[in-house]
Order: sequence, then C-alpha cells, then structure tokens
Amino acid sequence: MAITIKDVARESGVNISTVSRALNNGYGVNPQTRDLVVSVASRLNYRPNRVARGLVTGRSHSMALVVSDIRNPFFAEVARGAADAARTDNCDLILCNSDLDPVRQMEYVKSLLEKRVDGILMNSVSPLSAEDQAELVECGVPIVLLNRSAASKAFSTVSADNEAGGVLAAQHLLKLGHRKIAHVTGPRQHGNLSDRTRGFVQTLEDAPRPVTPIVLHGPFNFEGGRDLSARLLAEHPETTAIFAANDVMAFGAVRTALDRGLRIPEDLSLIGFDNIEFSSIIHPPLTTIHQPKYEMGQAAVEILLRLARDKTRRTPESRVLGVELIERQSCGRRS
Amino acid sequence: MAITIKDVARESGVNISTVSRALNNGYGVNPQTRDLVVSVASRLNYRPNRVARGLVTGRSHSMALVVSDIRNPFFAEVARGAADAARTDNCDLILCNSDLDPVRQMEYVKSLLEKRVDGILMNSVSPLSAEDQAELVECGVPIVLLNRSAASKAFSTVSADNEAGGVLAAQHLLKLGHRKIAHVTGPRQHGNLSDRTRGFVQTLEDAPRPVTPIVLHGPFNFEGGRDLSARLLAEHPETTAIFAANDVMAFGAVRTALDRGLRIPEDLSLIGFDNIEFSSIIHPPLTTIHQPKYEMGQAAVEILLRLARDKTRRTPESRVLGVELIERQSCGRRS
DNA sequence: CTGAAAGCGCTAACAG
DNA sequence: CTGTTAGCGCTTTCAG
Repeated sequence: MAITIKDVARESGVNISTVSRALNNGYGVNPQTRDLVVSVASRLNYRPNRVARGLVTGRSHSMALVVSDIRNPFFAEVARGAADAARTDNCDLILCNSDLDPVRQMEYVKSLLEKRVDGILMNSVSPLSAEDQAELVECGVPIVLLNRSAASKAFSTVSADNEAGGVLAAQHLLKLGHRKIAHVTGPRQHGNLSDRTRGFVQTLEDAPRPVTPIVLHGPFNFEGGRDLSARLLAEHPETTAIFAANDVMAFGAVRTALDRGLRIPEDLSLIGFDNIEFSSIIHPPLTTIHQPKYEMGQAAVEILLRLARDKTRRTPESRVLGVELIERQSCGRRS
Repeated sequence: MAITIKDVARESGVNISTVSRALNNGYGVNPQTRDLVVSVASRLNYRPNRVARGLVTGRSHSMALVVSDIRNPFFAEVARGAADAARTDNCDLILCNSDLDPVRQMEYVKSLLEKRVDGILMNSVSPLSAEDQAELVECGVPIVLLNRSAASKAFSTVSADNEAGGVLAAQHLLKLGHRKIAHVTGPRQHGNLSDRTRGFVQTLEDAPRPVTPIVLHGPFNFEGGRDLSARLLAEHPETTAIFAANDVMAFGAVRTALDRGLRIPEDLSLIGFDNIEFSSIIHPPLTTIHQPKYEMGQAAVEILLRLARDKTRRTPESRVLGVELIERQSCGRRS
C-alpha cells in the first residue's frame, strides 16, 4: 500500500494531526517539528491523498469543462484558458465532450456532480429540457455558461460581445464602400449567432445610405459556409462582400470563391468571426472579428473559483468580453 | 448538506450497507428491498459521493492527459479519443498542458498522483531529468507515452508508425517522378520526427535510381515550415517536391511558395504529415500522411484501463498504429 | 438476504 | 505547540 500520514507520524515520532498541520498551512507548529516532519515526509516520498482530504474538506479541487467537441479550435483555446486559470488555485480541469447531445451532456453532468467537482463550465444548456435545466440550477454546484441563453438568468455566464462584433464587421465593410453585402450564418436558434447577425444587420440598415444585407442560414461549419455562399453567389453574383458567422464558415466561402474563379479580395471581400489560429495561415489571411477565447475560459474559471469559495451568497455573475477587428487581407475596397 | 447514503437508509428503513449493495451491483439483495431503496434514492435525489467511494476502493475513476498544448489540433484529436475511451469505463479525463516545460510537467504529475488518478497519458517524458523519469517509473500509477522515446522501455507507449509514414511519402514522390526532393522538419532530437526522416531518406536512397534529399531542421511549427522552405527554395530553386514533417510546417511551405509566385502542385509538390482537419480546408487541399490520432488516444486509454484493473502484473504494453497516405491536390508529376 | 462494525486517509475541533 | 478524538460518506468483511 502507498505510504500514508500515519507512517510519517510514526517515523517522526509525532501525532498525525501534527503532521497534517506541518504539511499544510504549517502555522501553529514548532519550526523544529515542522522541519523534522517535512524531511521525514520527503524521505519516505509521502504523497498526501487528496481524495481523503477532499472527503473531509468537501472540496475536490477540480473543475469541469463540458464542450461540444474539444477538436473545435475555439473550445481548445477556451480550454487552455480555463486549465491555466484552474491551475492558479491548484485545481485541475476535467474535459467532457457532449456533441451537444442532451443525454450525453446530462450523463456527464451527473457524473461530475457525483465526483463533487467544485464547478462546471459549459458551453450551452439550450439543448437540455426544462427539467434538466432546473436540476442544474438547483444542484448546488456553481455553473457558468459560455454564452447568454434564454435560461441564463439563473446561471453565471461569460461571453464575447457578439453584437458588437457584428457591428464592427458591418462598419468595416461599409467603410470599404461595399453596398451588396451578404451574411452567411448558422441555425436561427443559436443565441450567440443571432446577436452577431443583429449587430451586423442593424448597423447596415442604420447607415447614412442604408444597406439591406442578404442573410442565409445553414449548417454552422465549413460545408455550411461553402454551400451557402455557393447558393448566394449563384443567385446574387453582384455580391461584393460576405460576413461569415465564424472563421470556419468563412473558409468554406473561400473555397467556393476559389472554385468559381473569384479572387479575394479583388472580386469578393470576406470577413470571419473568432480569429482562430488558421485564419492567419490560410490564403489570403482572413480579416475577422477576434473573440478573446483564452480569456473567456480564464474568466469563467475565475468566477467558478470565487463561487466555490463563497458557499454562501452565490449570486450568478456575468461577464461580457470585448471583441476586436483584425484586419488582414481578405477585405478590399468595393470593386 | 447534501443527502447521503444514511438518509436513504433511514428513509427506506434498512441499513446503509443494504443501500450500498442495492445501488451498486445489486446482487445478493432481495429484489423488493432493492426496488424500494432505488425508488427512495431517486425520490430523495440521492447522488452517491464518488470521492468517498474512491477513498475505500482505491480507484478514482479518472485518467489524466498531459500534453504540451491542447490548442495543437493533433492533441485535441488525441484528447477526444482518450476522453471517449475513458467514458466507456465511467472514467473522466483530466487535461493538463505542460508546454513541454519539465517543471510544469512534474508539478502536474505530482498533483495527479496525489489525486490518485488511475492512469496518465503523456506526450513525452524526454524533457524530464533522469531522476524525474525514474520517479515516474516507480510511482505505481500506469503511464503511457504518446511516442517511443529512449526511456520508453519502462513505459507503455502508443505511437503511429512514423517510419512507415516517411516511407509512404518517399514512395509517393518517387512514383510521381520527382528527383529534386527536400524534407523540412523539426529539431533533431525529436524522437517521432527522426523516425519519419529515416523512413523517408532511406526509401529515397534505396530507390532503383537513388535520390539524396536535402534535409532541413528548424522550429516544428508554421514559421519553421515557412522559413526553412524559403531558405531551401532560395538555395535550391530546382527543388520540385517537399515533404514537411507535419501539416502545419507544410502550411508554412505553402505560404512561402505562394509568396514566391510558385503554383502548387504545378511548380512545387508538397506533402505533409498528420492529416489535421485543416489540411483538407486549405487551398490546395494537402496531400498528407494520416496519423490515427483519435485511435491513438483511444488505444492509450484502453491500455491504461487494463493496467488500472490488473494491479498485479503490470507489464508495459506498446502499440504502433498504422498510417496512411491521403492523396489530395498538393502533389503532381514532376514538372 | 440483511445488519453491525471496521476502516479508507485525512482534517478539525477540543483539550491539554 | 501538540495529542486525542470524532467524523467525512462510502464499501466490505463478518455475523446472523
């Protein structure tokens, strides 16, 4: 069996509680005994059993991240921010992939609750039934959501300022003189996306010389971007600029443009959203709205940590982080 | 306080050990009492405390994944495979990012050992000192490495057949008639990479009409691929094909080629390694050697699971998974 | 089939 | 400053 606090106590000739004190806060213990205990512990290669400790303290020192799929570079970046923030409090991060399947998501959450995680960071609760959502609110473990959803008054949330991102995209295109503008995006119900769309459309319509963009909804992925923009350019070949709801959809639009022999940005301007790493690698480097993904993960875990400490007043807390226009080479003046 | 097994016992009028039996294996308990207990438990919304259980059973039901950076799409894919495999045994996956910093890596490992994880999946131990490596071997927790390193006889390992990948790349280029061939890769000490290089170079040299490739070492990233191939093409403009040690380096080479006005594959053929998602999205779609990343994560966790069960004979176990040539559009016949 | 009791390894009062 | 003691919530003999 592994070596325990008892062994250290016996070997140092003191009581286990003294060992515990010496090894933890260390205060209220004679420096000499403390040193002795510490040296014995290290000689025996003692490793405190944190699960035992967790049982008595009620804190597991672990947080969980439930995302649809870690292979999505957006979530990978969030995960890194979350893991780094967790580490500052000696917490570790449990990774769960839900594929947005409500059943899987609840299975994971239940298992996490049984493991007594100190907090859960989730990308969405919208696929969940009302009962399941209610259960989460009541469960006693702090939860922060990675967006603002209808149900989110009861949850803490962290999100980027999606609407402002839409505004930025519209302003940029307007400034470049575009008048035939389109927007390809994901499903209508998607909370974050409709904020982007709203900011974008409104800004265009409120312009001195108003523009009414064409808005197309489809799958929120590469194929969606590719197919939607193919349809768009077939029906509206006069289009000079496209705002894609995220970078991957923009990549799909790039593919379509290339396939149709269009040059970017000479014939078609393209603007994305997210600023994932590959937007600077792809050709042409993509102009996009930067979302502070790392910082979002970080902020979420910071909230979780605070909530985990204050077992008393646990008011949901929300943060909206700023976005930024990253000008690269996929947008040009109206041709 | 949360509701415990005692509450369920009291409410059902049986002893806690009966509750435990009823809720777990359930065998050796009267079906009637079992049903009663189950219904009471669900009525009270009882959540078994797995940390308490872990304390007595000695299994935490969690695995850890220590990678350099989850934002690397390669590791994200491995992570997904690992998480899915872990889930089949109700284990969860703790994510740690080391940035290949030996200090950080050992900090994480120690913390994981204290948490009594059932196994650790690590991308490398080579940055660690000999003492640290020895400590890992002795630590009593199964460890599997994501490559075959010098020290790895003592560890279980899972890796792709890197050498075979190099062979495949060489054969493909040879078949297309290339004679002026180069290889851009990462640092010399990198175990996996030297296997790729060896397979590649040897195949070229053993060909009926032997070719001696130019091999360039540099940073194992986009910039490395970009800068190395820039140097290469400046000094050896006659080069018609480049094998990059991974896709991201290949993307760097694409950038360089485009910057120099070269067309791919007409003027320059390019082949990568990994088959990350973006290699099919980039233009032109990249021909590459597919590494079964998901399956590697999966296989590693399967080994860990087996080792975690057999606390007795724990022979390190190794698996080498096959690779595959994915033909896309970045390679053409010698121009 | 069920109950009683011991104990996993640790922390946290409470005495002294 | 240090030892004693009582658990944390659960599983697991061992009796019955």
